[in-house]
Amino acid sequence: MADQLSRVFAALADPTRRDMVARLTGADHTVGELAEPYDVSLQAVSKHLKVLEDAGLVSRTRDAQRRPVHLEAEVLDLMTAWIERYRRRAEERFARLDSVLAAMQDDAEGPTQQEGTAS
Amino acid sequence: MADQLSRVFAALADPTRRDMVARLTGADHTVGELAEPYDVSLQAVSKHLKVLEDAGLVSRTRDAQRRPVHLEAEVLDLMTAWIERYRRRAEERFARLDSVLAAMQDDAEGPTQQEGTAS
DNA sequence: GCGATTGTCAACCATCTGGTTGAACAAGGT
DNA sequence: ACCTTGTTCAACCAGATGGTTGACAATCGC
Repeated sequence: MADQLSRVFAALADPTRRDMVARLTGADHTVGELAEPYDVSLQAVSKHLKVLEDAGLVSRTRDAQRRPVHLEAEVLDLMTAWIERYRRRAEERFARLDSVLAAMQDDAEGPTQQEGTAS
Repeated sequence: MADQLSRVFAALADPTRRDMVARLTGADHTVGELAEPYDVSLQAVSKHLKVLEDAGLVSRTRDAQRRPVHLEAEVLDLMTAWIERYRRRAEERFARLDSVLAAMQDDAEGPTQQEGTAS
C-alpha cells in the first residue's frame, strides 16, 4: 500500500479515525483529548494518529509535553478528485446508455407507425 | 469494519480495486476481462470483486457462464458526502481563524496609531 | 452426454492491523 | 533533583487481507 491515495483511503476506512478527523475539523486537539471519548488505550489512539499522519491527513507539532494534532484538510481533495473523476465518467456513460435505450424505444415504436417509409 | 462507509473506503484503499472501478466506469466487464491486465490469478481478482460487491460498489448478474460486473456508482456519493462535509467544516474553521489572525494583526497595528484613544 | 470455458469455493500461507501491557522518553512544576 | 503529565516505543496477540494452488460448479457448443 505504497501510494498516498491508498493510505488516505485506508486511513479513513476506520470509524474511530474518521471520527477523529471529524472532531479535528473543529479545533486542534492533544492526543489525550482525542482519546477521551473512545474506550481504548492511549497507545491505541497514538497508533491511529500515526496512520493519519502517514496518510498526510494530520500533522503534529510540539507544545511542552503535549503534541497538538492538526488536520491537513487539503489531502481530502485528493480523494474527492479521484472519486468525482470516475463518478462523472460513470454518469456520462449511463447518460449515453439512457439515450441508446431511448433510441431503441423509438425503434420499437416508430416502425409500427411509419411502416412504409424505408428502402 | 461493519458499516458501509468503512467498507467502501477500505475497498478503494487497494490500487488494483481502484483500477477495476476506474475501468468499470467505461463499460461492464466479465471477471476474465477484468483480470487480464493484472499479474495475479483469476481467484485473486474474484476475491477483489467480492470486496467491491460487499461494499456495494459493484453488482454481478449472470450471462451464460459469464458473470458481468457492473459498477454501482451511486455508492461513491456516500464518500463524497462524508468528505465534503468535513472538508467544508475545516475550511470554515480556517476562514474564521484567518479573520481572527487578521483582527490580531489589526490589534497589533492599531494601538500604535491611536495610542491615546482609550480610557 | 462430453469437453471446453468461465468463474467460485476451500485450504493454506505471509503479512498487516488494531488492540493490549509495560517500559521509556520529554518537558514542566515544585 | 524529583515527581507528574503527556506521549511514544517495543513486544506480543488475534483476526483480517491478499495472494497462492487445487478441486468443483455451471453453462455453452458440439
